[in-house]
Amino acid sequence: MEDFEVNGTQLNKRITGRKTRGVSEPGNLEKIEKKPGLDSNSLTERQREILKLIVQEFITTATPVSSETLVYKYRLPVSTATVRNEMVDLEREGYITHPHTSAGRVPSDVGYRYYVEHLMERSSGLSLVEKHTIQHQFYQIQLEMNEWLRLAASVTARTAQNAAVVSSLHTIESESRLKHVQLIEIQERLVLMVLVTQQGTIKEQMLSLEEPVTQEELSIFSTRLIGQLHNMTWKQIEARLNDWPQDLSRYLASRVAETLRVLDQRHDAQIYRDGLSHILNQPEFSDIVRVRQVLEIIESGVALAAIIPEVIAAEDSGVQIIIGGENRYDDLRLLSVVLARYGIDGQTAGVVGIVGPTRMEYGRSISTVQYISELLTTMLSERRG
Amino acid sequence: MEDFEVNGTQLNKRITGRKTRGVSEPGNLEKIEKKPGLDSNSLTERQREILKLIVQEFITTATPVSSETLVYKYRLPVSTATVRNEMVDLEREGYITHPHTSAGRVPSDVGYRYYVEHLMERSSGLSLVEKHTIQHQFYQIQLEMNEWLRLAASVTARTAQNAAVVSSLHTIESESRLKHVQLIEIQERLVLMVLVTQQGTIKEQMLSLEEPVTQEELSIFSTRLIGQLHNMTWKQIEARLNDWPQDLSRYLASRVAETLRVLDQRHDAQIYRDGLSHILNQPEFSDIVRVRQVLEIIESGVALAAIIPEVIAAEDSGVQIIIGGENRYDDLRLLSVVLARYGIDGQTAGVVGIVGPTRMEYGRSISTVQYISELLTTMLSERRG
DNA sequence: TTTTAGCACTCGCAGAGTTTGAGTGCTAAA
DNA sequence: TTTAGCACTCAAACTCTGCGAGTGCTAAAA
Repeated sequence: MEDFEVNGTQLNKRITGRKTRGVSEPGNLEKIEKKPGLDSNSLTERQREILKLIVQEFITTATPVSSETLVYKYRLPVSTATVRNEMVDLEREGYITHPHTSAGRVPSDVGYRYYVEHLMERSSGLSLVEKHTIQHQFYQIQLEMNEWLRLAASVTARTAQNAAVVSSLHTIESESRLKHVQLIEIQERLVLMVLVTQQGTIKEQMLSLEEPVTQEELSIFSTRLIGQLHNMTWKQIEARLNDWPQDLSRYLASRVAETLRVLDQRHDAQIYRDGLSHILNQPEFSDIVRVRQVLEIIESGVALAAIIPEVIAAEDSGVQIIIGGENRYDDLRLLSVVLARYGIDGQTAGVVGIVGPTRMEYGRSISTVQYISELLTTMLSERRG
Repeated sequence: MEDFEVNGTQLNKRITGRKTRGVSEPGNLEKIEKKPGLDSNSLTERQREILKLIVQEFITTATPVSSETLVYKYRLPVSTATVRNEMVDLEREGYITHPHTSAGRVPSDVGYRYYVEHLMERSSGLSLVEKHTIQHQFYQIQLEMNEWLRLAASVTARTAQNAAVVSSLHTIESESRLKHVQLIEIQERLVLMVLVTQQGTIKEQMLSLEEPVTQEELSIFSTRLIGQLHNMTWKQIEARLNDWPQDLSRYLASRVAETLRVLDQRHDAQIYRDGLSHILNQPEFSDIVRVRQVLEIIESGVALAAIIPEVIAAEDSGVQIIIGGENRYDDLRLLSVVLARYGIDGQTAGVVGIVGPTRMEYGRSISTVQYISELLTTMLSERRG
């Protein structure tokens, strides 16, 4: 009962991995030698455990963690003095810091990074109930793409209790090829053109004509356009434009080409945001200046827009985590970002992300973006065959 | 040079309306009798002027206005004591208040209301340059409706330096009648249905079929559907469903009806928001608690969603202003809202609004929502014929 | 009757000083 | 190597004080 056990929160992993019998047994308490070689493993098992507890405790309480808290709350079989000694080491190695002399310890960005990579329990994802609830929300409604993304942002924010960011789809490399065109009369000289690409993207474009045209004529034009432009890219269509008769159909073909081109070159993905209020409820944002900074950053979205292409281009298709100062964009230095890609490999991709204070529940954030991105991917492929 | 002149800001209207020659001329300085009758006119000319100055001064400086400031800054030809006496009257009538004994005066909601209705100079709208810049942004890009609205929110926020709210279109009362249907094959058993109503609304809906159908067949179905359902409402279509052969076309017709119904019954307009950061830069939001309240209110949007239908249903098609505590929704009591309707009379309508502290530049806000709503209306009618 | 000078009074605010207690770091003993 | 013990540090909370902005009132002047 005086075991070196970690409980009090969701933890119950033993520090050394083997069961310790009691405080009186000296063998279990002696300092374990550093494993040489790996830099990331230059911590003793006990230091790793203490770091883990500091991070977890700080994540839940948002106040600097004292040696005493650690020992009593988690029933450590060592004294506060010993913990303090280890803390000095951890601080020297850069994993934790000190706001001031008489304060407890706070994880540094490096500390969080170590936690995320080596200490965090990855297992506990979202519960089945949560997953089901989320899925339900998506399938309940037959929405358009942008509604899905909006919903995704909202659900992500709520699930992770942080701000969420969802980018719309980028078309990747591959050039869109025309599969189908349909012209629909809206008003006398106003026509809706609907394009469908081989990749499955749908794009509407309004056209205004010089002369009124009937729906019958439009249908004929539609058929002709498909016949002649089927499976072509915008470049191929443009190359062939000059051979066309100088009439309406040529104008239409050129608009088709232009629309396809815009589709291919659209790199300014829309960003859907939600859950700003969550992030401001965190105690680190009791300072109004920070609130403003953060709000401006997320609302303007330039830094986010800069990160997204990087994530999409990344080799690693897994969840990406950027912690505080690791961020290349100054603006985001105050925050951590957890991002996952969604979409169909090699065709289109977007990003689901969570933005929050460095002190965030990384585990939950990771599970959330992972699940939501998988869900979006599934829905996309269902929709596109 | 000791004239009873009001300058120092954009004001230069004389208090009494007739030119005063100098301080020494007693006639101009005597208290003007209250105009009896109208309650809203129970203020003397001088009180009106002082109220006006208090509101304007408070709007620009955000600090309680003292009698001294008023006299010296605006060169009033009366003493501070006189102004104080008038202030006591204004306070008794409820137009201004007192944070505490040794503070200056602050307009109350009633004071703002009086200002907006009787004292504000309505003339100065947006400059031509501004208007042109705004217009340019809209016409530069061929966007879809939701992009327009997003842009509208962004532009409104920037122009009025406050948070902006734009609701998507509601369909008003009138029932949508089918003008055109087009079915487009996306994947083997996946079909995009595009509906156009007589009102000019376009609605896409994805359908998944049991059996694969070719585009040729789909085109035939499209033609048949239009032939039989042309100009009908969803109710009419549904009433006729039973007479149809029990085949694919019946399924399609039922989906057409359903989509039209959803279109008609869609009362949950999307709300586009922007410019939250502007509002938080205002000094009244240096208190973090207020910031959170406001943020939650605007982000969740329930109170706003509740107001919008009221504005759309309102008799008065002009700009509507709700000042602070006038608001029926507790959440919005801290804020003022300036709203204008846009859209085509009797068919569809949405709302452009500005949300900000009660201490906002009402004149500018009004001009902004007015201009943006007119612009949207114009663009809508251009698009729809 | 209205305006004004003058003055007492109020009250928030900012700064200085004080107290408290949480938490560390170090030392010497176990 | 661990631990008890203790001195030391420092932020945060609290009190006290003086300042000054601004009012409200009164009595005299216009």
